[in-house]
Amino acid sequence: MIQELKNSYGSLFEEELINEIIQVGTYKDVPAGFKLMDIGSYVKGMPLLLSGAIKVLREDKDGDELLLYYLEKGDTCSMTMTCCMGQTKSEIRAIAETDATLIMIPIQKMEIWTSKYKSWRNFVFESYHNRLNEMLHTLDSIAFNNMDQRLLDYLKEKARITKSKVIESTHQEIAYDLHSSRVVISRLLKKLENLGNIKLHRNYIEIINL
Amino acid sequence: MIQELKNSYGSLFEEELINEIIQVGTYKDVPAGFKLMDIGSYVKGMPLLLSGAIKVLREDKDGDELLLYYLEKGDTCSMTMTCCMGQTKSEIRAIAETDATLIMIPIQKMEIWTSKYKSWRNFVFESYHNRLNEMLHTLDSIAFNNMDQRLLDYLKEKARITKSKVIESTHQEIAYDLHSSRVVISRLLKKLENLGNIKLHRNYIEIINL
DNA sequence: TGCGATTGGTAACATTAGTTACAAAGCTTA
DNA sequence: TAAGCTTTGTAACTAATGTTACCAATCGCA
Repeated sequence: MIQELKNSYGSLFEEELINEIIQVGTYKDVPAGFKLMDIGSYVKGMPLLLSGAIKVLREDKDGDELLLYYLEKGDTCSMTMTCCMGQTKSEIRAIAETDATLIMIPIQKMEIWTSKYKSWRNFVFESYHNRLNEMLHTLDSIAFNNMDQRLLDYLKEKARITKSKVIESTHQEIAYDLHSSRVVISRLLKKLENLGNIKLHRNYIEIINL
Repeated sequence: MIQELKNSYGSLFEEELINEIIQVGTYKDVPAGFKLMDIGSYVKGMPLLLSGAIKVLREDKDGDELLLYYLEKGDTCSMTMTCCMGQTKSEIRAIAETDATLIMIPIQKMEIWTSKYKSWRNFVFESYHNRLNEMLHTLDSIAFNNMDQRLLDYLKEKARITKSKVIESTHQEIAYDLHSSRVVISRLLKKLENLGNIKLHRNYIEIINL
C-alpha cells in the first residue's frame, strides 16, 4: 500500500502528508462491479484511487442512468468531498469499472489537512477543476453531438480506461450508460462495423480503428 | 459598496476578511448584456456578485450556445477560480443577465486567503459544490427531459432570476439558450399558451401560471 | 443433448426535434 | 405613410431517436 500510494501521490503530497495518510487511511480492494456509493446515501469517507477505474453515474427519477465520467489513478471524487463537508446526501452513484484499490480517508481529516497542507489544498482544488471540466465535456457531448458521435466517444474512452482493444459490454449495457435504447445502440454499432471501425461479437466488441 | 458587501457576505466572512476585501477589491458596475468573460480568455480576477444576475454559458465549435446556469447575489464563479489557479483559459462565457454589481478580487489573494481564513475556504468549497450541483441539474435536464419540459424549466428559472412575471426575450433568444431552433421554440410556446400557462406578445412573454 | 435465458439483428412504426419556406403582424424611420 | 426590418405563426418536410415486435444465434446448465 505504501509503495502504491507514493507511486500515485508521491509527487503531489509532501512526505509528512503521505505519512499521515498511511496512518489514518484504510486500504480497500474492490472487485469490478462493486458499488462504492449510491444516490441518497451518506458519505463516510473520501476515496483516493490507487489503481483501476471508477465509473460515476447519474440517475433520474424513473431510474434511467447516464454515465458522467470515469475516475482513475490519482483521482478522487469531488462529489464526495462536498457531500462530506456539507453533510448532504450523494447525488451520484459510483461503481468500480475494473478491479480497483483505494484508500479511504476519514472525513474529519479533510478540514484539518486543508488548513495544514498547501499540497492538499491544491489537490482538492485541482480535483474540483478536473471534475467540473469532465462534467462540461459530458454536457457538450449530450448537447451538441448526435448519438453516433457519442457512441464513438464512449468506445474510445472505455478502451482508454480499460487499456484494451476489447470492450466487454453488451449492447444493453452501453445503452444504459448513454441513456439510450438497446435497439438504437445495436443499429449504430452495426453501422460502425460496416465502416470497418469495430468488429462485433457476443458480449464483447473488438476495436479495429476508431 | 461596503454596505452591499456586508449585506451579501457579512454572515459568511469574518470582519477581518471583509476589511481585506474592501481594501483590495475593485467595485464594478456592469449593465445587462455586458460580457464579463469569454471562452479562451485568461482570467484576471475573481468576481463576488453583489447584485443582479450573471448568465453562464457554453459554446461548441460551431458557435452553438447552451445556457449552463445563473449566478446570483452571494455567488462566485468556480470556473474562474480554477482558471485563476491553473492559469488555464476560460471554458465558459459569462454575460450579465441584468444590471449587476460585483467586486473583483485579485487572484493572488485567492491562495493567501485560502490558508488564512477558514470562512474563505468554506466559501470556496461551497461555491464549487453549488456549481457542480447546478451542472448536474442542467445535465439532468438535457439528458432526461424533452424540449417542452426544458422550456418550462427555463421560463420558471428566468422568471425567478429576474423576479418578474414578464420575460423579455424573443423566441430566437430562448432558442439560443436552449440550443434549439426558433421554430421549435415558437411551436412549444404556442402549445403552452393554448394550455393557458403563458401569454405571448411581441418581444416578451407573460407568465400566467407555470 | 435439449431447454430456457441472454444477446443481437432487423423491420416497421411512432415521436420528437430540426429545417425550409413563406406570410403576416408589428415596429422604425425616412 | 410607405419601405424595410424584426418578430412570430404555420405548414410541410426531413432526420434522428425511441418503441414494439419477432426471430435467430449462442450460452449455461439440467
